[in-house]
Amino acid sequence: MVNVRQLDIAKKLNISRVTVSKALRDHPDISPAMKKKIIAIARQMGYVPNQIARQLNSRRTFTIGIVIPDLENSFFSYIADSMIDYATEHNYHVILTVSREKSDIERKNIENLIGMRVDGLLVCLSQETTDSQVFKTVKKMKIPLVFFDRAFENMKFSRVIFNDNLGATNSLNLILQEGYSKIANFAGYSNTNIGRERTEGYIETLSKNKIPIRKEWTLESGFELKDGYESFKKLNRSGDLPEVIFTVNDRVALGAYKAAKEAGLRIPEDIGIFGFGFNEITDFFDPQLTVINQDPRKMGFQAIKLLISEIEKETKPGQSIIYIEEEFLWKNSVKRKVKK
Amino acid sequence: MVNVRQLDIAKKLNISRVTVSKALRDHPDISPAMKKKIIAIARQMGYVPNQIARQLNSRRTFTIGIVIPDLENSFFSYIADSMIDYATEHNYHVILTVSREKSDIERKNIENLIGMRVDGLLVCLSQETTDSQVFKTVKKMKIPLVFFDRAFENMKFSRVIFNDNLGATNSLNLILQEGYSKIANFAGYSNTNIGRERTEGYIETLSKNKIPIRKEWTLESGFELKDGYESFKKLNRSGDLPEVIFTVNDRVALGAYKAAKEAGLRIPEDIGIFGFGFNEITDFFDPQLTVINQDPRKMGFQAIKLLISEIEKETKPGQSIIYIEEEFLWKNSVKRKVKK
DNA sequence: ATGAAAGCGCTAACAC
DNA sequence: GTGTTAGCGCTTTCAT
Repeated sequence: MVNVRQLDIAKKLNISRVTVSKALRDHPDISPAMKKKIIAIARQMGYVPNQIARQLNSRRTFTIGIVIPDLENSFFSYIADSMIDYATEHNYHVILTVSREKSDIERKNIENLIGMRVDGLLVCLSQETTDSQVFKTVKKMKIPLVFFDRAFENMKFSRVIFNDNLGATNSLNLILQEGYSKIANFAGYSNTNIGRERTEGYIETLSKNKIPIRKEWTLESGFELKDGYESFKKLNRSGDLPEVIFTVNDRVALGAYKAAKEAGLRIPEDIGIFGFGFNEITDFFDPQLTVINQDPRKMGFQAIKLLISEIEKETKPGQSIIYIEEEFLWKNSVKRKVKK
Repeated sequence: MVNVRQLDIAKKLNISRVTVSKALRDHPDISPAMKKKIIAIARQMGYVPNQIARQLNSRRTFTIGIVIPDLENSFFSYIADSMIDYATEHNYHVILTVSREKSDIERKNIENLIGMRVDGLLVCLSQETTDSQVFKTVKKMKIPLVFFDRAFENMKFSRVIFNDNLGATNSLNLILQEGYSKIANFAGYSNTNIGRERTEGYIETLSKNKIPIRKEWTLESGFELKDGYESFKKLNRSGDLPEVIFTVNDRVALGAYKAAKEAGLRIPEDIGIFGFGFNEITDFFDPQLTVINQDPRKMGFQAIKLLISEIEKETKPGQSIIYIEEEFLWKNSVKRKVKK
């Protein structure tokens, strides 16, 4: 038989379907002998419980919907991987959707996931999302949702994020302590949280240390390799290079590497480079990037842990903000002056 | 109301639930006027159709289960990404599971996915899988399944794979045409398909070109960075270096890079390196790796396309073998002698 | 054009 | 201990 049901087992044994149902779930009602018999037959007939039917009347799917901007970005794929890890361990499934940084795909994904009656949602907003309409629906339907990395801030959903301002401040202080003072900033776009907070940290730290902010040393472009590449070329053309460049992410840093090498400059001897990134990636750089390490696994793990605890009503929903700590790692792309 | 059902809409309008159901699915039975009214109310009440209930009586979930060994490996995350892309476009969902290269996790994942009544399965076998029991269950339940990259060969499931022997042969011929003859092989393990086929191509090609196979130039270790690193050190200690090294994958190549650089050797001036890999990764190498390019997106795309066509009965299930072509890309890690 | 009845596979509540 | 009844939300006949 192709699709064995409890009813089929019941018929075979001339008993009621309910007895079968109970036996298979190890319900105390049923005698051990009966259970054994039923389980044996079920195995033999190749019975596989239909979760869809179960889900329908329990109104629980044990499924979590994830919406991620892009799985080709290894930062996000590590996040997804860690979430799946945790989900599997706690007997949840994961439906993974990708928004490609488009808000309309994101909206559709979420609508579909709601239709699938997922028990909860994990969302990293696309770069272009401004409309919060779907999220209001999510709220109305009382579906637990946790934002990670990129979040709406005033919607009463929990969120798990990095404290970028702090990461920038701490790392820059360490760089300053090495005796550097000429530090440029490859800043990304200032219209995103990420670009803004990191640059604020840069400005605050330099100011506190009485180092003048030189406008021409803050280069705003984007978040991609080409942006770091172009920014470096621009900086180099000016003929007035800093000692160290602080980059908004690892792709921008790698672009700067490329341009620096093409210009015949050595890293770190002629110019230092450091910035935000993920050391499992940046350790492949040549030289390895000194990095403010953002661990995607920590983020994924915390986000899904929080979500599941909200689903299972162990945590009040929509109230938590978790900051993932960032760790500064000295590698080889900035020369250390102070011996350690 | 938290969870609006068709019944709630029906009550509000004093009509039958069936009318609502039909109207919402744009059934010709219902008058346009009625439809409009119903759709308007549904919107206003925030109705979201319950797919679980739909799935239960259609016995279709429009969900595909994927089993992948490891999402942190970017080769696999690109595959997953491309599959999700295609699925979304064709109105399927994807439940993504990760086996961590463990056959027992793999088995459990598949059992769960069967329980969820996925419409089909996409599986890349874990490295340790030998038992085909679950797959027999899949077969018995007539669930379409397509293997990708790593497959059982005699189980009558369709599969999408690379032709590694051909990739090795073609690329080595091109290298030989450049006038190289001293070529070492960093071979991975010979107990896997992948290692074996690639090495067979190496042996065949050299033999056909009357180049003696030197045992000490075939180094069998593993598939990771450290293996390439150790192999290179071993080779270098022998004092008898080849002109070019052929590597089983990009991680091994990168390990060789590292050891070569540490030994003060320049790539490609002092030693050439090339091998299997994925150019979106290997283009980050310094210098960029000359690569037998395996495009994961092509593989993911073909695999899910085939699966969906088997699900929708457009293709006879379990009969197809699709080879993904591999493209040899000259980059900068092997010096070209013949001007082009 | 609209609706009543039956059923998808399973489980909870309540008898016997 | 075992079985009967009812229902999860939806769709598919088949009447009206």
